[in-house]
Amino acid sequence: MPKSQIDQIDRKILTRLQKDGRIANNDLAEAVGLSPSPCLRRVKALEESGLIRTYVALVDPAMVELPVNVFVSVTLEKQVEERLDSFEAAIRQRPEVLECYLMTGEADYLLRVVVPDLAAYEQFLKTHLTRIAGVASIKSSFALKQVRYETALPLHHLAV
Amino acid sequence: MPKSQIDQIDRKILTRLQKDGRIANNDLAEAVGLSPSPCLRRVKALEESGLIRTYVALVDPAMVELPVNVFVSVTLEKQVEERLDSFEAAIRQRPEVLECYLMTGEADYLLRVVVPDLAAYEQFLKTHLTRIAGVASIKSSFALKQVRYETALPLHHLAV
DNA sequence: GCCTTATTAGCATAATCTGCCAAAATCATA
DNA sequence: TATGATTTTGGCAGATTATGCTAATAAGGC
Repeated sequence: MPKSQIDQIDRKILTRLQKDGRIANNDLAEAVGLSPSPCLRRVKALEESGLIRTYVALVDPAMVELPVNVFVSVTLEKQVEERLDSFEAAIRQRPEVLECYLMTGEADYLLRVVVPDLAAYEQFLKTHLTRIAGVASIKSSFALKQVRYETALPLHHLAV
Repeated sequence: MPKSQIDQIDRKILTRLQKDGRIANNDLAEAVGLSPSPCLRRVKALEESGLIRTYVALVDPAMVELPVNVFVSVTLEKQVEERLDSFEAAIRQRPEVLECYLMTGEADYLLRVVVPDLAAYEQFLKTHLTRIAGVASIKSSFALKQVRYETALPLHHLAV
């Protein structure tokens, strides 16, 4: 891979698009100090390289009645590769699981689950999580408040 | 507030925009079964109500050299309101902290921190996290792999 | 210093957005 | 069930924005 060298202008573009994914190309161009044409070319290149994965709308969780964040530590019975894959496949089916990480240390997986209320979480546990083959133990931790939620990655370390 | 009643069409719009924030209004309108004009009107209303918070570009963490996810459990010395606020203010200053939750149970806060490598995480710990006033204990858990990362909230429960 | 290559600016065309008005649908009330 | 008021919709027109093309500029190698 030729690494395609992300320069300062690309970094500015990414930082801006991570904040406002719908900024008009003209405005983006002005913000990064280019004319619209080469600016658009760079954006397209970043999209095609896969560096920009996608554009999304972010919805306010409270306003769609999803105020409850639960972090779930899951341990599997045996760490067989096959089991990991089937667990991950099962997790990917559930839309309320917004994040899932394979972890070092005690637990095998850490999930972030979003639900309308505790009843819905209980439902999720009983109907789905405990029914996944190989799940040995589950520990739930509830968030009282979402203090911060960012999707923009910090790009300072790319400065050349 | 009259609650403005989210109907099935709004739900379709939100679901679509959560997947593709840059879809053309014409295409969105067709997808949800409206003509462009009322579709755009609904989108604007959703934006102005704050239900759609913003639009962002999602960047691939690996491609910008940010492969390391760390979950950090932080306990404060005393749970004084003032301390919580100052801790949260300090956390909001750090761009590598993408998520922060006030938790029930043992730890006070759970953070998700994204860094290029372990050295950068050590730097973050020593230079920033341990220097925040009131921090009593820190426990770091490293993710081996990001199995799933979604920004789209599940909206099935809004079905009327 | 010259030539090659890559990147840029500006313009013209095409696509898209968005406000306005009449028509259709919905709803409450009698 | 009929009626009228209110809300929502569809289609059109003007304005904005995106995007491909070409020439000019800048960067890099020899």
